[in-house]
Amino acid sequence: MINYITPDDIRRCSGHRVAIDVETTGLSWVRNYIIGVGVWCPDVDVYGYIITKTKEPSYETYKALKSLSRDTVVIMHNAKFDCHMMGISPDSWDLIIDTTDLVHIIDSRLPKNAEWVEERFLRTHTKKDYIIRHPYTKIWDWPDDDVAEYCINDCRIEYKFAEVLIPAVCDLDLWDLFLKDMEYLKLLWEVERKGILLDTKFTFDAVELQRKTLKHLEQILMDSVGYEFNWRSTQQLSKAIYADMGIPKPKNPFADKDGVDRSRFADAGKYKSTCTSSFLLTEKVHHPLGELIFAMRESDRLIKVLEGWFLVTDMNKVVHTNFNLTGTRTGRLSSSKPNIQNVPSEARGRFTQSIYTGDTHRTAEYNLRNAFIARPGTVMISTDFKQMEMRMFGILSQDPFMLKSLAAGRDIHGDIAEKVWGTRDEVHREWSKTISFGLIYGMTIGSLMYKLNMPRAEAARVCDQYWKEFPRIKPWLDDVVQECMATGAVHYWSGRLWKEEKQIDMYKGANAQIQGGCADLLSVAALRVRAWIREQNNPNIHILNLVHDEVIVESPIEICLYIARNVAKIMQVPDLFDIPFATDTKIGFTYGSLNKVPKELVADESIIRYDPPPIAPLEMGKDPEFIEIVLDEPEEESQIEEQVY
DNA sequence: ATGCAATGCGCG
DNA sequence: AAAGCGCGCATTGCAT
Repeated sequence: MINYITPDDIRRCSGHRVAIDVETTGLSWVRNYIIGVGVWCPDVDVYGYIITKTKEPSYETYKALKSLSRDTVVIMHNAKFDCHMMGISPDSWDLIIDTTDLVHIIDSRLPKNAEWVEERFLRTHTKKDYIIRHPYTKIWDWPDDDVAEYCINDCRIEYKFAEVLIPAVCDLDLWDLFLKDMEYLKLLWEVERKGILLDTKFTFDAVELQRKTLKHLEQILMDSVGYEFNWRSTQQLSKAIYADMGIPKPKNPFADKDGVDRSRFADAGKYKSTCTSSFLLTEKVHHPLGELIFAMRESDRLIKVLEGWFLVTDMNKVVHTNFNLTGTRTGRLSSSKPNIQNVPSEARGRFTQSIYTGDTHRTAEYNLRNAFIARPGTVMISTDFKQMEMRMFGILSQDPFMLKSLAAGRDIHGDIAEKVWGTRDEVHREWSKTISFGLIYGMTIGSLMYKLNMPRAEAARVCDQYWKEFPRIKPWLDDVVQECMATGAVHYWSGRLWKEEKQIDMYKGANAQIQGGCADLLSVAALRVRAWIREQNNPNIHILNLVHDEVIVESPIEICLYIARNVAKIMQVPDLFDIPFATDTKIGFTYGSLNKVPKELVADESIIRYDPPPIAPLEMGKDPEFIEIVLDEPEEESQIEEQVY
């Protein structure tokens, strides 16, 4: 169907259920722009497309979309992106339906691209048919009529996705969870839109420094080896630092001290690796160039990360990440372009495969978090949950000792060590940490002995002591697998399902319940923080970033302690679980220089004004029937500035 | 040209 | 190598 409509046709959709889809010149809402908008609205028989390549139709279309009343039910596939492209906050409407999230909630393993969803849930392949008509071309290079037809069809299938998937979500009793996700999506849109200010001078200087450093290190490596080669290639590097330097490559770096390989992979014939990871080189092989290669890879990576930020920075030197609500198996967020959740911190050299060594630091120029700065007149407040996953572990397993220790705000790992082994010295505390996290991750005895660096029998004994002192832990872990076997899924506190049919992977259910439960908790905490921030009526307070157990807020300097106290209090969500989720607060002018605020200063009740949040995201029940969605009365106007594309 | 797996490593 | 969970990104090397 090729049907060109006018902005007035869009206005007719106001107050109805309408699927909207935008066509753009690319996937970056910072750099690209809209070339057209399609709508599908059976309620008022509007099905069509508007070309918005030129200025006037673009602005008129924007105004029409913006005028859609709050009670319009807007259906989109990946709504956050379309809203960015339109320059319209998803919070302009009480209810938006993101069909990718419907898919994700039904089963987090499923792909979300519209082609696949159409094939799987509508049993048609119209979108694919349009695409294969134009091999090797981008949509923005297609003839206008073809784009129009394609876009209108996208709107049509998205509308159908909603019709099919909403009842499915309701059947699973997950409609309230979906509504929470849609509120979260609105929050994420605001966080992305606001972005984080980049210190371009720091970034530029840091690149220069790292380039010089890398050049220097490259020279050392070439001198050591005696010839030039591509050190980024693990194959070439392995040959250079083992064969050509006369250093024997380990047959199996993980063999026991007597040289006997007792691992379950001993006979698998898999020792073909290049053995060039930094961990292996320094911790196992003790290769003389281990530290050098680690430093080279670090500098090389830092350069790429810093350069990447320049590429995604807008004209105001602000970096806008993309939070993906449907990117993970467990329900966590992921972040990309740029990934703001894995920015190298001050702490350095912690090999993921070995026990944390802990005491090394990056100097300021290497601490890339220093590149992100609070806007003039403001500071960053970071509020993170203390031992968040341990807390969730304790709550889910209902272990009385753990709950008591956590509720009292004590050092849980020390407490566990003392209970199990009668001493809380560093060695036993490390054991305790290793085992506790290992359990959360579903570790086996085999890897525990490797982690604790002790023989199997001793590792088994240490583990048994742990089981004995915490009699509920093992049964809880077993119950999770049991539930998964019986129902094909485990349930989080939030209601979210983690599906798994493969028996071999069911041990991961316990971790999913903990990790994903924490993710849903963070989303609720962040939503409450946002609601409270709005009440302050101060346009200079925003949520800037979310990193799994941490919410970062930008706040005017003069009121930052007041903000910090309230955020800390709210995030503890004392009404949701047996014990509150304790928080730590840090404040600073850059992401890399946050300083811990003394507990007494944050917890000073006399200055806290804490009102219960107006939004209780998981309890706002709305009619789950798609056909008869009833919405609340329009609320007050959004405070988001109008954005024009 | 483009896609994919493997390697390596940053974060929680 | 991997062995305990969850991610994203850059590069190499090979396949199409």
